[in-house]
Amino acid sequence: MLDIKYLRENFEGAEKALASRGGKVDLSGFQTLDQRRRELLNEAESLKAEKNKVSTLIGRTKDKSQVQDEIARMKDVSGLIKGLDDQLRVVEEQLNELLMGVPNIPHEHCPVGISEEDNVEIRTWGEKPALKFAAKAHWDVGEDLGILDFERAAKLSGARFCIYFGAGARLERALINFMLDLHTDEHNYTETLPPFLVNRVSMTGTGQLPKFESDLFHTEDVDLFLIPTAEVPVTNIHRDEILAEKDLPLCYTAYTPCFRKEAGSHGKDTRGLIRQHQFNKVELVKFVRPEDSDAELEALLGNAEKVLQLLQLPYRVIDLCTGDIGFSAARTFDIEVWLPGQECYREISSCSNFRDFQARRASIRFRREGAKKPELVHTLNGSGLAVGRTLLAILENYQQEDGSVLIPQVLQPYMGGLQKIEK
RNA sequence: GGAGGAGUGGCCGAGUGGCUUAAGGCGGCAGUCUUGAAAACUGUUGAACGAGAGUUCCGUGGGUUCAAAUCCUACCUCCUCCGCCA
Repeated sequence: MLDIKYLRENFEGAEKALASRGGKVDLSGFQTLDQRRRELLNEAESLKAEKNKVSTLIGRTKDKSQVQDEIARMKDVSGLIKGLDDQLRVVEEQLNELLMGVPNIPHEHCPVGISEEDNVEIRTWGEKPALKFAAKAHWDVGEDLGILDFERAAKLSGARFCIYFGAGARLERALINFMLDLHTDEHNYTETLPPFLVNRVSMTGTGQLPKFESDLFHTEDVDLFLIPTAEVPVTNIHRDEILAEKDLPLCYTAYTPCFRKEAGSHGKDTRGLIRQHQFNKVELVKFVRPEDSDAELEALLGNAEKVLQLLQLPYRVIDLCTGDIGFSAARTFDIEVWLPGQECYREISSCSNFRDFQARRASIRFRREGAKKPELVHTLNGSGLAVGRTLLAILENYQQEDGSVLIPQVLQPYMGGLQKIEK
């Protein structure tokens, strides 16, 4: 959510900045609603002040017959207050609805553009493997080895699911452990294991609701949602809290499965592990002081890149343009891994700075040393990494002509010493 | 699922309709005393909106009343016991 004071004072500037996202953001009505709200609030509050004053007087008067006129008058005043409060509630609801649907203002360094065509490649890392044979896509590699089974998964759950077998299942587990160990031991993140089902308030706090409900799986008899990313439960850990400055930055990592309906992506990435309704991810989440968030985003991005470097998987880093960043983000870097089977780069991590956008929705604040007033923190998160996509990148990059797949060296201890997956 | 009990400031806890502006304690902060510290004593110590006056917040939403932390009501959460269960 944007700062209502900022909107009030920089209305044109905000409109212009939001227009750089491309889509239409409708702010009309804000000024009228905001003005109306303040009028109603003023009127109601001065009546309440009078009511409190007179009521105290009535309370102090022993002989109530002396204050019958006041009691009668306060009855009317109470009625007026009730009417004003009702109107105020309606106006505030409309204003809130409007504000909850407005995306974040892009960071001033975010490249301006309207689509992914305008994203900026910042760097590439690693050598694309020089295969002396026609690279297979991971779904062929995996099915031929008997470690991935999409057909039977469809029998259980429909399209966009997968069953892992044997060394495939273990490789997924190895990757999760490897990533968690790296981020906790080397990068100083605290491991958390949060709930995979969360309530409506949590989903609203990070920005998935109210706008994107159709992307989420929802439970039928209680009002809970399956998390689409660990960002939601982990960021909400500190919802409605005031943190101490000395505790910042707070850095958490979490493994969770993620559940997405993928509505609107019919026909896209229908084969393989790229786009599943359920996938595993190790997430990185930070709560930081506002002045640190730019540097913390770079650091978080570096932590995610480290995973690919240790796995020796070639990748590039993309600076997303204003038209391509997500609803809640002010700045986003994507990491895209090279997939020889498909001869393209595919997103494997998305690292974002949300500034105070989520913190305001979720009321996550901190108090500076010696300061009286609390301030909003900045929140950041990024995948470190998407596990299924990492597994498929290994299958494609480490495939051999005979159909086997080598295990990256850093993963071998997690695979019981296994060096190669073969039939 | 059944039966009870409970939700008050950072924490504990008093408060059953009106000088409650939420007592008291703990913790935190500052000061006095001290070579320094501890102890003791004194003071101070929640959040939101508002330029300010002020208003709101005692789990949440409704309601009763001139007046609600206090009464009514629905819901949420936690605890205890029973049942079921990995």
